Amino acid sequence: MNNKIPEKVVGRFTLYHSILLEYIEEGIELISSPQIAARLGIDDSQVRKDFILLKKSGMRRIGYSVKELKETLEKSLGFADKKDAFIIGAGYLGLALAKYDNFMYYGLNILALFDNDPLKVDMQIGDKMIFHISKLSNLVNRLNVDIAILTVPKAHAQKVTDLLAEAGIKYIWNFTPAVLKVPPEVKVCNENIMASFLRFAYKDIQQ
Amino acid sequence: MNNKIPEKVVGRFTLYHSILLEYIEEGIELISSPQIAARLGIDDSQVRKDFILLKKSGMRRIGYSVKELKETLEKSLGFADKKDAFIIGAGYLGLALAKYDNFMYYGLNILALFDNDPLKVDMQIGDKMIFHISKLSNLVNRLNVDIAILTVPKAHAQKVTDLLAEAGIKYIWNFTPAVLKVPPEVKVCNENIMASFLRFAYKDIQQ
DNA sequence: TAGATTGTTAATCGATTAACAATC
DNA sequence: TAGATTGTTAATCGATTAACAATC
Repeated sequence: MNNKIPEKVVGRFTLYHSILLEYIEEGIELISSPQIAARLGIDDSQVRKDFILLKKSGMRRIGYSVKELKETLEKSLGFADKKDAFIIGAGYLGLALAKYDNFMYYGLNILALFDNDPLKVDMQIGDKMIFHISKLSNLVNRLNVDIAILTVPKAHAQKVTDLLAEAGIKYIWNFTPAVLKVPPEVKVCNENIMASFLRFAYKDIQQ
Repeated sequence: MNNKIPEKVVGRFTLYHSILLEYIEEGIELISSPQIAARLGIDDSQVRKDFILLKKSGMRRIGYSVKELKETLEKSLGFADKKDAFIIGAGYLGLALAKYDNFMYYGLNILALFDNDPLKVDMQIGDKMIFHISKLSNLVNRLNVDIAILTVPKAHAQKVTDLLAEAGIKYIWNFTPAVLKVPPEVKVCNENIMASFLRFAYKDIQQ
């Protein structure tokens, strides 16, 4: 949509958005860059610099309209464009993601889950079916899905990834700790939970 | 332990570690920086530069000993130092994290879960009890725990955070999409899942 | 007006990449 | 030896912070 916003800025955009939702709940109509910055512990000029990318002006001496800023952020982050996805693996993590309301709000539409456990197959999670993994290839094609969210045990991660690539999945959001091998046309995004913890532990948690 | 390793490098360290585990499984004893770099799609001089921080030498013309490199990484990442933590919120995500084997391996020891749902209280997840949230303050003090992993619904996040801070928790690993307000002595690390997706979507997923 | 805030440029800082001598 | 790889420095690139004129 817009011409390239750096990843780091996209990350901050979601935090700004979350703060704006709070302000709306509290009925506050104006917000300033120092207010946002203080809330996040960052520099206020960074907030304003990020906003340049939104091409949306504030009001000098006043700040920004909470409502307009929120809508501009949503447009920029592409909330409008729905993206369909499958969840692969119906363990606790898969189920947690299947029930995560926020996804729909942010434009990510989970159509179904897949698992190889006969006890789970054909169950329903909210309005989402759990299919046997053997049905994947068929459904990827029929429903034209190209995003998979991978939550299987680490030991099966590569095997299942090969299946996904073969079925025609183009984007894998990887919640397993495995470093996946994929053909060049497939993109992987690693949600490395352990790495996040270690970063946290390393930065903040002294003995 | 070591004198400050940048967050980004810690993140890469975990990826290097994961690759080394694979090499060990396959019985390969040597690995070179170009091999690691190719696997991760990064620059090989970056790999070597990161290794400078480990103060562990490789062998020119040969590469690095997989086994030694793995052990050095583990020492540097502080695997040895066990850290106790509570999970707050026994929904699917809380349960997923409670059963996440990797935590223990990386030195994070989950002692128990907390919830306010009477149906969940007193249940057991593996070897971990679910306590009523009212017992939190008591147990934080008795067991000397200062890390909480927050997986409650967004609507309750701030309220529960206030409880945690009051009980004496010093580190909150926040899996909710809320931007938490905490007193200055409490550190928060945000696991912003939606932000990760949007970064992914923004970078890679074109319409 | 006086004062607070924006918008933006310049300065600083840190991270990545390129290059290459040392070397086994 | 010849060739591949390390270790490290220098060059580049990008992100953050400082500073301040414009302005409502």
